[in-house]
Amino acid sequence: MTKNVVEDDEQTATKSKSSRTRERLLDAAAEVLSRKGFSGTRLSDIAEQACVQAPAIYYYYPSREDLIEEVMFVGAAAMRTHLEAVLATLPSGSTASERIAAAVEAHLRHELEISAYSHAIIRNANQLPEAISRRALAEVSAYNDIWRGLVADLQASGQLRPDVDPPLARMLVLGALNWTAEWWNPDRGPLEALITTAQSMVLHALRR
Amino acid sequence: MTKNVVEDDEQTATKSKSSRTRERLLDAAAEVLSRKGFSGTRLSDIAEQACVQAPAIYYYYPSREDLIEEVMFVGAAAMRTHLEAVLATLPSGSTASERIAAAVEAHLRHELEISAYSHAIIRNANQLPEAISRRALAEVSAYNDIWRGLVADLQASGQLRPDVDPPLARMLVLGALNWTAEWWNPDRGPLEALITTAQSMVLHALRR
DNA sequence: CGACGTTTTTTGTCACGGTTCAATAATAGG
DNA sequence: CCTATTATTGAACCGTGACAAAAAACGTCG
Repeated sequence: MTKNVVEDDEQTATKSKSSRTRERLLDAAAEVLSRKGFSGTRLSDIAEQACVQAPAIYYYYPSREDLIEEVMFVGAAAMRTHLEAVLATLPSGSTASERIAAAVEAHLRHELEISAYSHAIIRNANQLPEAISRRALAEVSAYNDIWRGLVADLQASGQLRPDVDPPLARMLVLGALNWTAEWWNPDRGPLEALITTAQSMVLHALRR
Repeated sequence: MTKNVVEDDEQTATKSKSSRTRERLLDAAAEVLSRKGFSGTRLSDIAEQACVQAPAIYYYYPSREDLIEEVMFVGAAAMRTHLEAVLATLPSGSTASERIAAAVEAHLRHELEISAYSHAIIRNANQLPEAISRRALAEVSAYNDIWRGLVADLQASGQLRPDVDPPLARMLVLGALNWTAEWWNPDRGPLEALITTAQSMVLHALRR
């Protein structure tokens, strides 16, 4: 086990070699998980992706399930904190519409640029054993809460069209965004074009 | 093997027992596939769901992969023919908007009422070995073509908002619809409410 | 250089799941 | 009923993949 001192205290400027390997394994697991799904993710695939032998993984993680659980949690948490960070940078006088547009961009950028983790979560969150997805689902739930607030703000400002049910609308919008992981790739043009179109469609779908 | 005579010719009024078992297995496979994903789908689960022992499956299908391939193809084809059938019932003078609204309803009803097959396709289409998904993907592609036509009609009628790119818009809409399989259930209220909201949002997202 | 802590590989065990096959049960046709 | 065909099962085979244990390699510091 790596000395805890190094973990918590002043790490040697950059990360220790050990924790870099740990991270490489996590990245590799996310990558495989996003392509093959939970049951299709084999330790040997992860090992190959990370350029180690399979049993080496056990030096860093107690089991396959622990590793995958960590991927799910880290990925979900990153998604939430990224959205929070982006919203926090908006000027305080921002309108509900502006905040929603920013959230759309944040979601798409994070999903399509850091795609392995997001993709892994999106594809697997609902078909994992409860024990593995519990912590991740809590993050996803918090993520949803943020969006719930955004839609509520739009409604409070009187701009939400009256025939859209807020919870349904929120899930439909998030669905459109989540699903981009299944089909979008850089060959379809610049990410910015997708972001612009998505923002426009979302706002027109929600507003009067 | 069942006599081919029975297969192709006048079946004994209702289906033969053999083909009913075959169908029960297909349904069971769709159900398991939709919950567990490709690699997580075990023959023993399918067998249990269909109330037979695992080896019985081999009397009807040559291998696990053949069975799953059939689920994918049948499900995808059903989705496409259902949409075509619904569109065919519309009066000939229907507007592009009316046709799109009908397509949204058709998609959601089929996905959420015949959910096992649709869910299986939606979740697995993009993470299956090419050999297994080839025929299904051809159907999915045909399904996309129909939608491409619907959006093109809207554009031709001059009603498509100029800042939405048709291919991106189509995929965003289909994403919102596909994703409902991940979250919607009857506890969230009547399906009709979802359909109405989705139709309204889609049309407002696309039209001037 | 050499001893020690860290990291990685080698080797092996074990359970699980797809598949086969021979044997048996159900069923229909004469 | 009896027999031929259809349908299903139980037992066994076999490859694979998670995991354990121990040995080897690596690096570092005295």
